[in-house]
Amino acid sequence: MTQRTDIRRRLEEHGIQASAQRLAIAEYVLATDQHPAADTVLEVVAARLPVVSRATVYNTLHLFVEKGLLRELVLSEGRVVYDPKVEPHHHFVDETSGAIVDVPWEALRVEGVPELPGLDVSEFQVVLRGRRRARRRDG
Amino acid sequence: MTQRTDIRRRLEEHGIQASAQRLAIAEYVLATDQHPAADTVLEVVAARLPVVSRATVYNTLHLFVEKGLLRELVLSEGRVVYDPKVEPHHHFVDETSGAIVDVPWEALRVEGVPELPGLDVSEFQVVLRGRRRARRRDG
DNA sequence: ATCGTTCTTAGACTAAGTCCAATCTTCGGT
DNA sequence: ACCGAAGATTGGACTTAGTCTAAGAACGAT
Ligand SMILES: [Mn+2]
Ligand SMILES: [Mn+2]
Ligand SMILES: [Zn+2]
Ligand SMILES: [Zn+2]
Repeated sequence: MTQRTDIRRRLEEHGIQASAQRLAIAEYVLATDQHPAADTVLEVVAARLPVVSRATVYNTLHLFVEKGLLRELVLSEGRVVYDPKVEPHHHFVDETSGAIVDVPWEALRVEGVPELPGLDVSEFQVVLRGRRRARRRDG
Repeated sequence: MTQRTDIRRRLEEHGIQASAQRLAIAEYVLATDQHPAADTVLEVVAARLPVVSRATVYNTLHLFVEKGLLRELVLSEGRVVYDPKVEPHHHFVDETSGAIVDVPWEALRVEGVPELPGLDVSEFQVVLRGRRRARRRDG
Protein backbone atom coordinates (compact mmCIF):
# COMPACT_ATOMS: atom_id res chain seq x y z
CA MET A 1 0.00 0.00 0.00
CA THR A 2 1.26 3.34 -1.10
CA GLN A 3 -1.57 4.84 0.97
CA ARG A 4 0.66 5.63 3.91
CA THR A 5 3.42 6.93 1.70
CA ASP A 6 0.97 9.27 -0.02
CA ILE A 7 -0.18 10.71 3.25
CA ARG A 8 3.38 11.08 4.42
CA ARG A 9 4.25 12.96 1.25
CA ARG A 10 1.20 15.15 1.59
CA LEU A 11 2.17 16.17 5.11
CA GLU A 12 5.74 16.89 4.08
CA GLU A 13 4.57 18.99 1.14
CA HIS A 14 2.76 21.12 3.67
CA GLY A 15 5.80 21.50 5.87
CA ILE A 16 4.64 19.02 8.45
CA GLN A 17 7.08 16.53 9.91
CA ALA A 18 5.58 13.07 9.89
CA SER A 19 5.10 10.97 13.02
CA ALA A 20 3.10 7.87 13.81
CA GLN A 21 0.42 9.94 15.52
CA ARG A 22 0.17 12.54 12.78
CA LEU A 23 -0.05 9.86 10.11
CA ALA A 24 -2.81 8.04 11.94
CA ILE A 25 -4.76 11.23 12.51
CA ALA A 26 -4.26 12.34 8.92
CA GLU A 27 -5.31 8.97 7.57
CA TYR A 28 -8.70 9.41 9.17
CA VAL A 29 -9.39 13.10 9.20
CA LEU A 30 -8.12 13.99 5.74
CA ALA A 31 -10.13 11.22 4.08
CA THR A 32 -13.49 11.40 5.84
CA ASP A 33 -16.55 12.93 4.23
CA GLN A 34 -18.00 13.65 7.66
CA HIS A 35 -17.18 16.62 9.82
CA PRO A 36 -15.74 15.06 12.96
CA ALA A 37 -15.13 16.81 16.24
CA ALA A 38 -11.83 16.45 18.08
CA ASP A 39 -13.17 13.80 20.44
CA THR A 40 -14.38 11.71 17.52
CA VAL A 41 -10.93 11.93 15.98
CA LEU A 42 -9.43 10.81 19.25
CA GLU A 43 -11.78 7.82 19.49
CA VAL A 44 -11.23 6.68 15.93
CA VAL A 45 -7.48 7.11 16.02
CA ALA A 46 -7.08 5.57 19.47
CA ALA A 47 -8.79 2.45 18.14
CA ARG A 48 -5.98 1.81 15.64
CA LEU A 49 -2.93 3.38 17.21
CA PRO A 50 -1.68 1.96 20.50
CA VAL A 51 -1.41 5.28 22.22
CA VAL A 52 -2.33 8.80 21.31
CA SER A 53 -3.18 11.56 23.73
CA ARG A 54 -5.86 14.17 23.68
CA ALA A 55 -3.21 16.90 23.66
CA THR A 56 -1.67 15.45 20.52
CA VAL A 57 -5.01 15.25 18.75
CA TYR A 58 -5.69 18.91 19.49
CA ASN A 59 -2.14 19.92 18.60
CA THR A 60 -2.31 18.03 15.34
CA LEU A 61 -5.71 19.28 14.28
CA HIS A 62 -4.63 22.85 14.93
CA LEU A 63 -1.42 22.25 13.02
CA PHE A 64 -3.32 20.84 10.06
CA VAL A 65 -5.62 23.87 10.09
CA GLU A 66 -2.65 26.23 10.23
CA LYS A 67 -1.03 24.43 7.31
CA GLY A 68 -4.17 24.51 5.24
CA LEU A 69 -5.04 20.82 5.24
CA LEU A 70 -8.17 21.26 7.30
CA ARG A 71 -10.76 23.89 8.10
CA GLU A 72 -12.37 24.46 11.45
CA LEU A 73 -16.12 24.96 11.46
CA VAL A 74 -18.33 26.18 14.27
CA LEU A 75 -21.92 25.53 13.33
CA SER A 76 -23.55 24.50 16.57
CA GLU A 77 -23.05 24.97 20.26
CA GLY A 78 -20.15 23.16 21.84
CA ARG A 79 -19.13 21.41 18.64
CA VAL A 80 -16.01 22.54 16.84
CA VAL A 81 -15.71 20.37 13.81
CA TYR A 82 -13.02 19.68 11.21
CA ASP A 83 -13.47 19.64 7.46
CA PRO A 84 -10.89 18.17 5.08
CA LYS A 85 -12.63 19.80 2.14
CA VAL A 86 -10.86 23.14 2.20
CA GLU A 87 -12.24 24.63 -0.99
CA PRO A 88 -15.22 26.96 -0.53
CA HIS A 89 -18.58 25.29 -0.01
CA HIS A 90 -21.72 25.72 2.02
CA HIS A 91 -23.10 23.68 4.91
CA PHE A 92 -26.47 22.29 5.83
CA VAL A 93 -27.05 21.24 9.43
CA ASP A 94 -29.69 18.60 10.03
CA GLU A 95 -31.57 19.78 13.10
CA THR A 96 -32.65 16.28 14.02
CA SER A 97 -29.39 14.38 13.88
CA GLY A 98 -26.88 17.20 14.01
CA ALA A 99 -25.32 15.83 10.83
CA ILE A 100 -23.49 18.30 8.64
CA VAL A 101 -23.98 18.01 4.90
CA ASP A 102 -21.80 19.69 2.31
CA VAL A 103 -23.51 21.89 -0.25
CA PRO A 104 -21.40 22.48 -3.36
CA TRP A 105 -20.34 26.04 -4.00
CA GLU A 106 -22.03 26.04 -7.41
CA ALA A 107 -25.36 24.91 -5.99
CA LEU A 108 -26.08 28.38 -4.64
CA ARG A 109 -25.57 31.87 -5.99
CA VAL A 110 -24.93 34.66 -3.54
CA GLU A 111 -25.07 38.18 -4.88
CA GLY A 112 -24.25 41.48 -3.26
CA VAL A 113 -21.23 40.56 -1.14
CA PRO A 114 -18.72 42.91 -2.83
CA GLU A 115 -21.15 45.80 -2.45
CA LEU A 116 -21.41 45.59 1.33
CA PRO A 117 -20.38 48.99 2.68
CA GLY A 118 -17.60 49.09 5.22
CA LEU A 119 -16.87 45.38 5.18
CA ASP A 120 -13.80 43.68 3.77
CA VAL A 121 -15.05 40.15 3.29
CA SER A 122 -12.32 37.52 3.12
CA GLU A 123 -14.64 34.53 3.01
CA PHE A 124 -18.27 33.59 3.41
CA GLN A 125 -20.60 30.66 3.25
CA VAL A 126 -24.29 29.97 3.48
CA VAL A 127 -25.30 28.04 6.58
CA LEU A 128 -28.61 26.23 6.22
CA ARG A 129 -30.64 24.38 8.81
CA GLY A 130 -33.54 21.99 8.50
CA ARG A 131 -34.34 18.34 8.02
CA ARG A 132 -32.83 15.98 5.55
CA ARG A 133 -35.69 14.74 3.41
CA ALA A 134 -36.25 10.99 3.41
CA ARG A 135 -33.79 9.67 0.85
CA ARG A 136 -35.86 8.98 -2.23
CA ARG A 137 -35.09 5.49 -3.48
CA ASP A 138 -34.19 5.84 -7.14
CA GLY A 139 -33.84 2.91 -9.54
CA MET B 1 -41.04 55.80 32.75
CA THR B 2 -43.32 53.51 30.88
CA GLN B 3 -40.18 51.71 29.74
CA ARG B 4 -40.45 49.02 32.38
CA THR B 5 -44.18 48.62 31.82
CA ASP B 6 -43.59 48.13 28.12
CA ILE B 7 -41.08 45.40 28.74
CA ARG B 8 -43.34 43.75 31.24
CA ARG B 9 -46.19 43.77 28.74
CA ARG B 10 -43.93 42.37 26.06
CA LEU B 11 -42.93 39.46 28.27
CA GLU B 12 -46.51 38.73 29.21
CA GLU B 13 -47.60 38.81 25.58
CA HIS B 14 -45.09 36.04 25.01
CA GLY B 15 -46.40 33.99 27.90
CA ILE B 16 -43.54 34.87 30.22
CA GLN B 17 -44.22 35.65 33.85
CA ALA B 18 -42.40 38.80 34.86
CA SER B 19 -39.89 38.95 37.68
CA ALA B 20 -37.27 41.45 38.74
CA GLN B 21 -34.52 39.34 37.19
CA ARG B 22 -36.32 38.74 33.93
CA LEU B 23 -37.17 42.41 33.58
CA ALA B 24 -33.57 43.44 34.17
CA ILE B 25 -32.26 40.88 31.72
CA ALA B 26 -34.88 41.80 29.14
CA GLU B 27 -34.18 45.47 29.51
CA TYR B 28 -30.63 44.92 28.40
CA VAL B 29 -30.72 41.99 26.03
CA LEU B 30 -33.83 42.88 24.09
CA ALA B 31 -32.65 46.41 23.42
CA THR B 32 -28.99 45.97 22.56
CA ASP B 33 -27.69 46.17 19.02
CA GLN B 34 -24.73 44.01 19.98
CA HIS B 35 -24.70 40.23 20.19
CA PRO B 36 -23.82 39.58 23.82
CA ALA B 37 -22.79 36.25 25.29
CA ALA B 38 -24.36 34.95 28.49
CA ASP B 39 -21.47 36.11 30.66
CA THR B 40 -21.77 39.63 29.25
CA VAL B 41 -25.45 39.62 30.08
CA LEU B 42 -24.62 38.50 33.60
CA GLU B 43 -22.07 41.27 34.05
CA VAL B 44 -24.30 44.01 32.72
CA VAL B 45 -27.36 42.91 34.64
CA ALA B 46 -25.47 42.25 37.87
CA ALA B 47 -24.28 45.85 37.76
CA ARG B 48 -27.84 47.18 38.09
CA LEU B 49 -29.68 44.48 39.93
CA PRO B 50 -28.62 43.65 43.49
CA VAL B 51 -28.45 39.93 42.94
CA VAL B 52 -28.85 37.71 39.95
CA SER B 53 -27.33 34.30 39.51
CA ARG B 54 -25.64 32.66 36.59
CA ALA B 55 -28.28 29.94 36.57
CA THR B 56 -31.03 32.53 36.22
CA VAL B 57 -29.28 34.27 33.36
CA TYR B 58 -28.98 30.99 31.46
CA ASN B 59 -32.54 29.97 32.33
CA THR B 60 -33.89 33.30 31.20
CA LEU B 61 -31.95 33.49 27.97
CA HIS B 62 -33.10 30.00 27.06
CA LEU B 63 -36.66 30.90 27.95
CA PHE B 64 -36.54 34.01 25.79
CA VAL B 65 -35.21 31.94 22.90
CA GLU B 66 -37.95 29.37 23.36
CA LYS B 67 -40.58 32.10 23.40
CA GLY B 68 -39.20 33.74 20.29
CA LEU B 69 -37.86 36.94 21.81
CA LEU B 70 -34.23 36.08 21.13
CA ARG B 71 -32.16 33.98 18.78
CA GLU B 72 -29.09 32.03 19.70
CA LEU B 73 -26.13 32.30 17.34
CA VAL B 74 -23.00 30.21 17.23
CA LEU B 75 -20.52 31.90 14.95
CA SER B 76 -17.19 31.32 16.62
CA GLU B 77 -15.63 28.84 18.98
CA GLY B 78 -16.75 28.95 22.57
CA ARG B 79 -19.04 31.93 22.06
CA VAL B 80 -22.77 31.41 22.09
CA VAL B 81 -24.32 34.75 21.52
CA TYR B 82 -27.84 36.21 21.75
CA ASP B 83 -29.56 38.32 19.14
CA PRO B 84 -32.71 40.31 19.88
CA LYS B 85 -33.25 40.87 16.17
CA VAL B 86 -35.26 37.78 15.40
CA GLU B 87 -36.19 38.52 11.81
CA PRO B 88 -33.93 36.92 9.18
CA HIS B 89 -30.64 38.64 8.52
CA HIS B 90 -27.05 37.78 7.81
CA HIS B 91 -23.94 38.16 9.97
CA PHE B 92 -20.45 39.43 9.42
CA VAL B 93 -17.77 38.47 11.93
CA ASP B 94 -14.81 40.82 12.26
CA GLU B 95 -11.81 38.53 12.51
CA THR B 96 -9.78 41.13 14.36
CA SER B 97 -12.13 42.16 17.12
CA GLY B 98 -14.60 39.31 17.09
CA ALA B 99 -17.40 41.87 16.69
CA ILE B 100 -20.56 40.66 15.00
CA VAL B 101 -22.21 43.00 12.51
CA ASP B 102 -25.73 42.59 11.20
CA VAL B 103 -26.17 42.47 7.45
CA PRO B 104 -29.72 43.27 6.34
CA TRP B 105 -31.58 40.47 4.61
CA GLU B 106 -32.12 42.63 1.53
CA ALA B 107 -28.42 43.41 1.16
CA LEU B 108 -27.74 39.95 -0.27
CA ARG B 109 -29.56 37.72 -2.70
CA VAL B 110 -29.21 33.98 -2.29
CA GLU B 111 -30.50 31.83 -5.13
CA GLY B 112 -30.87 28.09 -5.41
CA VAL B 113 -31.97 27.17 -1.88
CA PRO B 114 -35.36 25.67 -2.82
CA GLU B 115 -33.70 23.54 -5.49
CA LEU B 116 -31.35 21.71 -3.12
CA PRO B 117 -32.04 18.02 -3.52
CA GLY B 118 -32.89 16.05 -0.41
CA LEU B 119 -32.82 19.01 1.95
CA ASP B 120 -35.79 20.59 3.68
CA VAL B 121 -34.38 23.99 4.58
CA SER B 122 -36.21 25.74 7.40
CA GLU B 123 -33.83 28.68 7.66
CA PHE B 124 -30.52 29.92 6.38
CA GLN B 125 -28.17 32.85 6.57
CA VAL B 126 -24.95 33.97 5.01
CA VAL B 127 -22.03 34.08 7.45
CA LEU B 128 -19.23 36.37 6.35
CA ARG B 129 -15.79 36.86 7.84
CA GLY B 130 -13.19 39.54 7.31
CA ARG B 131 -12.14 42.96 8.52
CA ARG B 132 -14.30 45.93 9.07
CA ARG B 133 -12.95 48.62 6.78
CA ALA B 134 -11.79 51.81 8.47
CA ARG B 135 -14.97 53.80 8.94
CA ARG B 136 -14.91 56.40 6.19
CA ARG B 137 -15.53 59.82 7.65
CA ASP B 138 -18.41 61.31 5.69
CA GLY B 139 -19.44 64.96 5.90
C1' DA C 1 26.88 7.46 18.67
C1' DT C 2 25.78 12.26 19.95
C1' DC C 3 23.13 16.18 20.56
C1' DG C 4 19.92 19.77 19.74
C1' DT C 5 15.33 20.16 17.95
C1' DT C 6 10.81 18.62 17.63
C1' DC C 7 6.97 15.74 19.21
C1' DT C 8 4.17 13.41 22.59
C1' DT C 9 2.34 12.70 27.02
C1' DA C 10 -0.32 12.68 31.58
C1' DG C 11 -2.55 15.28 34.18
C1' DA C 12 -3.60 19.78 36.14
C1' DC C 13 -6.16 23.60 34.89
C1' DT C 14 -9.81 26.88 32.79
C1' DA C 15 -14.16 28.38 30.98
C1' DA C 16 -18.90 27.64 29.41
C1' DG C 17 -22.76 25.56 30.57
C1' DT C 18 -25.95 22.32 33.27
C1' DC C 19 -28.22 20.39 37.23
C1' DC C 20 -30.27 20.20 41.69
C1' DA C 21 -32.52 20.60 46.06
C1' DA C 22 -33.61 24.29 49.11
C1' DT C 23 -35.59 28.76 49.40
C1' DC C 24 -38.04 32.76 47.92
C1' DT C 25 -41.75 35.25 44.89
C1' DT C 26 -45.76 35.79 42.52
C1' DC C 27 -50.44 35.86 41.91
C1' DG C 28 -55.17 34.24 41.76
C1' DG C 29 -58.73 33.00 44.94
C1' DT C 30 -60.90 34.02 49.12
C1' DA D 1 -55.07 41.78 53.15
C1' DC D 2 -53.97 36.74 53.44
C1' DC D 3 -52.96 32.06 51.84
C1' DG D 4 -51.14 28.36 49.34
C1' DA D 5 -49.72 26.30 45.19
C1' DA D 6 -47.18 27.04 41.22
C1' DG D 7 -43.39 29.07 39.45
C1' DA D 8 -38.79 31.42 39.79
C1' DT D 9 -34.24 31.99 41.82
C1' DT D 10 -30.21 30.54 44.19
C1' DG D 11 -25.31 28.72 45.38
C1' DG D 12 -22.65 25.39 44.48
C1' DA D 13 -21.51 20.91 42.70
C1' DC D 14 -20.88 18.87 38.40
C1' DT D 15 -19.75 18.08 33.33
C1' DT D 16 -17.46 18.82 29.09
C1' DA D 17 -14.38 20.99 25.60
C1' DG D 18 -10.28 22.69 25.32
C1' DT D 19 -5.57 24.56 27.00
C1' DC D 20 -1.22 24.42 29.29
C1' DT D 21 2.97 22.56 31.24
C1' DA D 22 6.99 20.26 32.32
C1' DA D 23 9.21 15.95 31.57
C1' DG D 24 10.42 12.32 28.57
C1' DA D 25 10.78 10.08 23.81
C1' DA D 26 11.75 10.16 18.96
C1' DC D 27 13.99 12.35 15.15
C1' DG D 28 17.54 13.51 12.10
C1' DA D 29 21.68 15.92 10.97
C1' DT D 30 26.40 15.47 11.77
MN1 LIG E 1 -9.60 25.14 18.13
MN1 LIG F 1 -27.69 27.32 25.06
ZN1 LIG G 1 -17.74 20.67 4.59
ZN1 LIG H 1 -27.90 39.81 14.38
